[in-house]
Amino acid sequence: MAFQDTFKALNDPVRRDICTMLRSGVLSAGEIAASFDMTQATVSYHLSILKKADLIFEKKDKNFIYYELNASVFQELIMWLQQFGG
Amino acid sequence: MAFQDTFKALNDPVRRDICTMLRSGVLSAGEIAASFDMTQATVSYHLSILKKADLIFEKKDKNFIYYELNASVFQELIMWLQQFGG
DNA sequence: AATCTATTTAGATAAATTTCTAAATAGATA
DNA sequence: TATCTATTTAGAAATTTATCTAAATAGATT
Repeated sequence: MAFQDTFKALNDPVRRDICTMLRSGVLSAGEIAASFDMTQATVSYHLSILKKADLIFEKKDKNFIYYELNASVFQELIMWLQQFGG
Repeated sequence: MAFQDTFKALNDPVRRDICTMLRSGVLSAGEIAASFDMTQATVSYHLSILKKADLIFEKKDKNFIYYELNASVFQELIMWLQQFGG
């Protein structure tokens, strides 16, 4: 696995906050965007970075897009980090 | 703990490679720089980012500066990530 | 004291990132 | 089919980052 995208994705407080929000369950793009003081377009950009890193994935339903955490990629990252502090 | 500096530090392949090198033990700035195809000044810049993130620390001896991994900060990062994939 | 060695700091530049506004897409509903 | 709703995409501007060259620092050696 290549971690370039993973670290890039987590290297932003907005994107880490999005991950924190998604711990409690699935949310739509609009619900996520409502939590931030920035445009929906900007939040959409952040979601695309997280998605590209495989840290989240989407499910479409009606004309909503729901986002969900991808725990296994966090798990892979944790395993990689364990070589330094495990 | 604030992870802004931590993720920033790990969001670069050169800095991740430096961490990998340091797994095997302490190395001087010059020894680290010799492994990369860039100037010593640039490697020094990368070391400063890792140091600011507390991922490495330095020990001076004669006119050498030796760098060492700080395992406990990697450990804190791992613990933080476990909320998403643990 | 003068010089050598190891390393960092300063200043500049090119590239990448974050954010905005405006426009596009696409499915749902009237 | 026309329009409404949810979301993304495009293009532009401001900021941050990675890199270089040149200069500075500071301890060691002659």
